[in-house]
Amino acid sequence: MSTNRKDIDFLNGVPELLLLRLLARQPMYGYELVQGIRLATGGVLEFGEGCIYPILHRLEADGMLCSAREKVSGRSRVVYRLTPTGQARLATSASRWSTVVAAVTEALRGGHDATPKLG
Amino acid sequence: MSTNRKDIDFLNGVPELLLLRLLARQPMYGYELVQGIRLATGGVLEFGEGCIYPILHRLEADGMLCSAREKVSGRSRVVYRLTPTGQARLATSASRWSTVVAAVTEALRGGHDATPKLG
DNA sequence: ACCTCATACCTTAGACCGTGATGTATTGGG
DNA sequence: CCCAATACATCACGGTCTAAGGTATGAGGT
Repeated sequence: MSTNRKDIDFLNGVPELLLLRLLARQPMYGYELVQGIRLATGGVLEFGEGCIYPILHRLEADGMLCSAREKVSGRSRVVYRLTPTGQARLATSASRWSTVVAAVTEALRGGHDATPKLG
Repeated sequence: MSTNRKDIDFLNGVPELLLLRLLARQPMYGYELVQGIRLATGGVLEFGEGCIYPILHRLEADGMLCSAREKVSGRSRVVYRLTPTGQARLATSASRWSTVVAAVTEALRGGHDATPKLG
């Protein structure tokens, strides 16, 4: 009878961060990025196309990426590249990621006092 | 005209994890936990009551916590305690957190190959 | 005595994200 | 020749956090 709820996954915003990171290395196309994330995380994280494509479209609309139909090994693919704006976004996003991870890790270890003085 | 979208925060499920962790140290009540998370993360993370209270209720409904009206410094408060089930949940949740962090960190560093062999 | 703020509990509407299913088309291997 | 993988895309759905609002109590200042 427990509220059936999927396991929370700590993945909010992670797909976007990884897309920016992969595209910082080299231009890639959508389907390739879906597999690329799986490889880059050693198979730990896997996002479907229904997650990735919308993010690519939005990042492009926001000027973080630019896309072009190009011939990849003889076939037409929509290849994405990181823009300077996207590069900057990657930097701030990765920085925020580090901050959050450090804060949560610290809280899990119990370093800081967690008992507020109330009343 | 960029899609105006708030900055992603990587915080999916983090409030629940931190609540479980804080309650593993000692029984606490809702409002105290809200401030406690802020303290425990060195002010980096801050969640409103509209986030915390529903999670407490759900965790209790799922048997992770149990609550009781108790006198705290002479006043009536709803104090939450971690159940054995909640303890187990904390363990698996913290483990999942570590796994995700390791995978993303590795991907950001570029350790694994991220170019799938396609075609 | 009065008032204000912090404390304390709770609920709701809204925005946003990732999942899973579905649709379409092409191509390479068996 | 057929099927699976590749490739792009969209949608309904459920879940999470935010921001705002509502109510009540008690402590401290004036």
